Amino acid sequence: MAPSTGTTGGVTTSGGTIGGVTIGKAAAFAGVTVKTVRHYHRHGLLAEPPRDSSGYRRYGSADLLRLVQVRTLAAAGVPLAEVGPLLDADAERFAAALTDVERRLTERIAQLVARRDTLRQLADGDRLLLPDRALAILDRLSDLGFSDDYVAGQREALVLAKALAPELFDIFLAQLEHRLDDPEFADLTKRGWEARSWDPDDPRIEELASALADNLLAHRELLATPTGYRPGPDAATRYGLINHHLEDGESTAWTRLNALVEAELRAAGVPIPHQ
Amino acid sequence: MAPSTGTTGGVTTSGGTIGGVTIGKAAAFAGVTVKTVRHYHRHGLLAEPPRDSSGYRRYGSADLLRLVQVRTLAAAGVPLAEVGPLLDADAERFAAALTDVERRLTERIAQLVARRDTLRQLADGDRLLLPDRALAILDRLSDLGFSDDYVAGQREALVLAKALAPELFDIFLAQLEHRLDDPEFADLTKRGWEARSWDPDDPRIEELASALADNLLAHRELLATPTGYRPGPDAATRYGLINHHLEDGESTAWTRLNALVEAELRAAGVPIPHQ
DNA sequence: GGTTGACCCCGCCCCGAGGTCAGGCCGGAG
DNA sequence: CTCCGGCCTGACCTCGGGGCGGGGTCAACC
Repeated sequence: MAPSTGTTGGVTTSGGTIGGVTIGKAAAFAGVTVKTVRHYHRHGLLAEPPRDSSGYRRYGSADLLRLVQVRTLAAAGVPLAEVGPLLDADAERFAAALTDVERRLTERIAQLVARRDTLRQLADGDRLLLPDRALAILDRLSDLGFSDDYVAGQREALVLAKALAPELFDIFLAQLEHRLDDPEFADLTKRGWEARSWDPDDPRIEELASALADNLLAHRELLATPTGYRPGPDAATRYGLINHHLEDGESTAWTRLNALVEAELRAAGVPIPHQ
Repeated sequence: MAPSTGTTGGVTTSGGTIGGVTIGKAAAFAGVTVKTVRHYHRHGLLAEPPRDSSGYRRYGSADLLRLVQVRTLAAAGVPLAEVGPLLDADAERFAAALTDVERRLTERIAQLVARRDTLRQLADGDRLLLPDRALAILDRLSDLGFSDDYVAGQREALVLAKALAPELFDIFLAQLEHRLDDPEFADLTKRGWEARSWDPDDPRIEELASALADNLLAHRELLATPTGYRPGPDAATRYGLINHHLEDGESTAWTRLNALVEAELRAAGVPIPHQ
């Protein structure tokens, strides 16, 4: 540094007169906070400027220029880790890196838009958790006189089913839709739900189980899994979780009823996994 | 818990037989990682399920249901801190909160799109740092035979000017555009740039400074600040940073030339801030 | 010559939504 | 017996800074 300078100030020299602005002004000029400037220093994006006799940083025009460049790239969404190399690179790599950043940004935007669309569907109620078709079934259950408790339970079971066996979910819905067209099925199911409060040894349970199994078997085609369906290794676990949902020790009679129906179906050759 | 259950499994009971799936399966069913499930536990979004004799968590259907619900909301971009209250709230607050989340998401998307647009303009060169109009001026400088060094320096000065005095930037550009129409100005400026390598005491410097000042004063209307312009408190500092950029001890002759021109303009009544 | 308020120094901890690492226990298979 | 994979916990890392606290400095005002 030539000793003859130092009278003009405003540049990066650290001559006798102070020279340069403090961090606060530099930050204000660049439109960032003081913290941010120090952050850039720590991460090597900005060289540490000279200090004055009090230890204050003094920024010259070259420092400010660099700060403005860093801020501009950062504001454009370039990760800080890439800003340094980018500014030091030649025009070619600069352009290539920018294209890359832009691509990632586009991906992120698409992701957020997808999120928002998802979210929008959720605006009134369970639309996110269940598709319209399932919601229609739940409405139909209410119309058919099923209790709110039962409908709530079915709602939960459907959510679980959708999550645990999405590939079978549509078939599952189709089964439900057809069953509900049968008044006898609806009737038996209602009695089954009432059975929750029965004594576990109530003889009506076996009777009801038989009637339910017979009804189910009468439309045996609905019980078939699609040809070519290859159950995964966890099929039994999944089935157990879905089908025995709500058996949480709430009613032994209900558990027993389920077990009896399962046994009868199994005896008739319906492939129900043992969990 | 009634002792008679325990054979069905798949539910949240912690009876003698195991009951429930391990965290790995639960996570896989819900489509998240094991870490994520534990994360949810730590933040109270998910109650800790019972543990088996080895201390492993055992998830029942109710736990899975909750996990699926949490995951669904989280995937929709709901902050985790809001997921818990949301799932426990009634339908009305649920809907209101969702609308809010969606609004924030929309804001964020708009912000990112703006970023991307900014970024795109930057694709070839300095488009981000300088507007087209400024770039045209720089191109014109090259065409007029200014050296690459000079153009690069002017580019930096323009970036600084845009950042430090955006409200005057357009006027600054207009000045430059007009000055460049004057061949004498271009010529004098080129000589000024060459003066960097002169001896600081070279008598030609004073001569050149006078010629430059005369040329500038000949179009004095270009030197005026717009009526009503109220310089901020840092005006002098800003001016110093911009105008003395590149004086970094690089050339005393250049510094002296600048100082002389400034002095002559000031003597002629042009309001140049003392920095 | 105090005192006040603004500014600067540094360093530590905090956010969100988990990821990664390290060290160790548990269960089943070879 | 050892190996592998899954599970446990806790601690530290990410990214771009924000907030806070203790202490030094500067300029102005009383």
